[in-house]
Amino acid sequence: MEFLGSASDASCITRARRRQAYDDSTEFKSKNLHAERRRRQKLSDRLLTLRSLVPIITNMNKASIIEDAITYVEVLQRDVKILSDQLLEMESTSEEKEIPIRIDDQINNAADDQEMKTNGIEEDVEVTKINGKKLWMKIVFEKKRSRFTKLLEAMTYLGFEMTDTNVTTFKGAILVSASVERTYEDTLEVQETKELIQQIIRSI
Amino acid sequence: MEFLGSASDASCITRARRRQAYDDSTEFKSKNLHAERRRRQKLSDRLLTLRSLVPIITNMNKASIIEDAITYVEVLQRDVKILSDQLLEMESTSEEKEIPIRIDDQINNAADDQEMKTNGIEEDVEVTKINGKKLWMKIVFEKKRSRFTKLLEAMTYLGFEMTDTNVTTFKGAILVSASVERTYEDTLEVQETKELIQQIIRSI
DNA sequence: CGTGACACGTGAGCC
DNA sequence: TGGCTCACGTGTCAC
Repeated sequence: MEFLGSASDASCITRARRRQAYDDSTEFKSKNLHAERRRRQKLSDRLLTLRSLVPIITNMNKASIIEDAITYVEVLQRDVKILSDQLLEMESTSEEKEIPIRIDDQINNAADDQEMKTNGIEEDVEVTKINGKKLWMKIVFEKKRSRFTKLLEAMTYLGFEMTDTNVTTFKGAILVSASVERTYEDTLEVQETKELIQQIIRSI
Repeated sequence: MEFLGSASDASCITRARRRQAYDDSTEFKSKNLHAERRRRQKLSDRLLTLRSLVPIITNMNKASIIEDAITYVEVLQRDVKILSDQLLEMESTSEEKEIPIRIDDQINNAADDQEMKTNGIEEDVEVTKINGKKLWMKIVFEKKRSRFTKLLEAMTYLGFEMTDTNVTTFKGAILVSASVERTYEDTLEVQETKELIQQIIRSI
């Protein structure tokens, strides 16, 4: 009647061991045999779920599982610390930022406005093809506060990747030339990209 | 002569069990007895160090230790996700919230660190005087995500005004040259400005 | 008394 | 072959 090793494995740690046969009579000894089995299985299950949470695997050993979990917890704690530090720093700088900037912001804008009206800077967007995935572009637009930053953010958000960027400002105008390719697109059409960039510039 | 259970405990899990006495002769059986002892002790040690990393304690059980570690890892993963989401949201200057895909946030951080150390682009800051209020500067530093934007923000916040700016990126490096004057200062010292810029670059 | 948790020694599979 | 890991059953404390 020995149904031994019945529910102990069914896990990827267990390597399917069997127990040798007992005498069918006698020898049904310890009372906490089933309890011990349940305890072991519970511990193995816990170990498995812990295992499933840790992304980096070195070995399937019990000790290695715990070791990987240890290093992973340390990495996570470090990440949380770094991220919360960055967040606090950004929050504090953005709070302090508002008051002192507004003063010269108005001055700059006013000066730029006058210069813009007299000079009359005209926007220009030129796009030429380098190869199927890569384009070269030249953009001229009017210099206004943080407009170039917003352009960068918009292009990054839209999946454009800019390399060999060159930015020059001169008397109220910004000239940007760069190689550009789109991260997730196979092809990049000239006219389409040009219109997209013009749309970005008008919206910022 | 039975000095039994000699090196098995010495841990706060073990509850100081002793072993029953053997016959002093014979019965020294299995070959892997010591190896098994080492294995068990290593596993217990790992479990203890894992235990020491987890702040919330429910029980001193082995299973409970792993259980607590599991919930703690889940909490840490959730925190990392929330923090990185907030950080991304703040970086993209409000408005449209994208759904961040970042699973491998810690991998990216590690990769960035390694890349910085291996490549080792050397920073360079040169500042020369144009006149009493105006300087010319050249900055070379390693290209990292939104680092130029942060440089602009920092310099704007510190009251620097940049004109005739020229930015060029090339193979992981950024070169910035610009005329600069400080809005609220009468004079602008070369060495002081250079150190300030170096400080900005190191902090971003 | 029972229940739960633990370390122990051991046979066996794997590389 | 031997080293390593595993599940197993058991004795034994503590509550």
